[in-house]
Amino acid sequence: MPRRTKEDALATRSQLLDAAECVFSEKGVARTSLNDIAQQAGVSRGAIYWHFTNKADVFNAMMDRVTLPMEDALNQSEHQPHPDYLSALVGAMLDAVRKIATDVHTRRVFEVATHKVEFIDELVAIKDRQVKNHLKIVTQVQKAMQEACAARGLPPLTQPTALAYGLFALVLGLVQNWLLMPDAFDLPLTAEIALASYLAGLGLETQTTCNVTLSDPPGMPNGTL
Amino acid sequence: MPRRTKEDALATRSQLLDAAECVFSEKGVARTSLNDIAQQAGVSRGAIYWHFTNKADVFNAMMDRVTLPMEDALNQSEHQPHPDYLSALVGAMLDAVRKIATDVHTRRVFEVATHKVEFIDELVAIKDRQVKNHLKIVTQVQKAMQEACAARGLPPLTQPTALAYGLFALVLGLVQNWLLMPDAFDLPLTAEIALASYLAGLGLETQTTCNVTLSDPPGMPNGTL
DNA sequence: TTATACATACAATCGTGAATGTATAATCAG
DNA sequence: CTGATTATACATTCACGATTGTATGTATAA
Repeated sequence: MPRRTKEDALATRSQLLDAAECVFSEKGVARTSLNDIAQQAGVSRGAIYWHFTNKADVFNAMMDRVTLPMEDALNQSEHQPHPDYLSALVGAMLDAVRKIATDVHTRRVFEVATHKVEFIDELVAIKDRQVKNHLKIVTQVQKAMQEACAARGLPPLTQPTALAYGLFALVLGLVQNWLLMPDAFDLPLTAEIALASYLAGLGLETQTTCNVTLSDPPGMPNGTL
Repeated sequence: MPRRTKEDALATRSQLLDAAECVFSEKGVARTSLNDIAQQAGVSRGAIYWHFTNKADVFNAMMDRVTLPMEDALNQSEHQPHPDYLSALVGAMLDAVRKIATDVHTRRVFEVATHKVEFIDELVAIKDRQVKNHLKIVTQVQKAMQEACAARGLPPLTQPTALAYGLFALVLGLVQNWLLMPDAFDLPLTAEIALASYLAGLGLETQTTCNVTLSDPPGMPNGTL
């Protein structure tokens, strides 16, 4: 019974992307056939070839669906003037971290992009966009930290570039590590604490929603260490 | 002309691993056939099936060849009592980072393990070992930082677990980020600076080989930002 | 009536694993 | 020391399944 209404078509498209998220995260991108995705979505393989050109196209669409909103959010924190630029940036990064830990789609997609895909050939476009985004964020972080130093009357940072890469790597590494072992620690909380400590060490305390108690909270599985 | 001497056999085995490193890093693990590896090594596919059971076995052997020595080095810094345990640990981590940036084999293998392989099915063993290693290192870092605090008469850390994960994530994230864009920054130097800053922020200055000048050195491609 | 949104059928390729072949190094009896 | 035997270190061949892209069919919304 083909030729559904246009809304039906959009629905099957998003069902296909949902299915791709699940199957990719289970079997990895390379080992999932388009038939796997079609079965999971309850349609035939022909439906995929109608909405997408091939598996790489499905992957890109799946990535775009969750990363484009996040990129927009980060860019918004840049253009939206804030009393404390650095706080806004750090806040946006922590929001992204929270979304990764909370939203099922975001988490699955990041899991796939981090450990279940090989960035080769057609998929290299995604990697290139990732590189550009990382560079942009690091640039913003460096600028924000230097502005914050000036605003607080601190001496200029001796190694702004390295320290900016360090801050970004701190977040990136925590996400990377948490995706490997999601039950080992609380990602958003750890990110808040570690980031606050990193910035405090530079004399750049920021005002985040960081309500840290004086000891490890009960949610922190200290015993696992 | 089969039946070479035993040394010849070992040579072809290591040639196969060399070839696997190259082809894996070019085409990704999933898209390389055993024939690709054999051709690159200048032997036939039968040679691979003699030395290994399948592609996963090749991959595991390739990983072991570079990761086992590094794991040993890190373990050695644990058992070898040092005047400053934290300095020894940080030194070992920086040594690993330097090796990733310097040694061609190590770099290629890390590149493959980070961006060119999907941790699925038979390859999940590698991921599990990685998780165990990460947990072990974080545990050691936490212990070392707490000991260092006590030794220097500082108050105990309020969030030791989170701060230990943060330190490890800092290094992990820098490596991860550098493998994405090797020309963007100097990995060993940035790691030294960022790590020193992170620890200094906690009052835990370590004595590494960190000879940092007061401004970004010329080797730092600041213009890329 | 026509273009859409799929389902179904088909051909062609590619990689795998096992089976088999084989020349030589290692082993060992004499 | 020497010749025969055997296990080794591969090379070659084969059968098979799994995917892919395309081509075609088709019922229905527009």
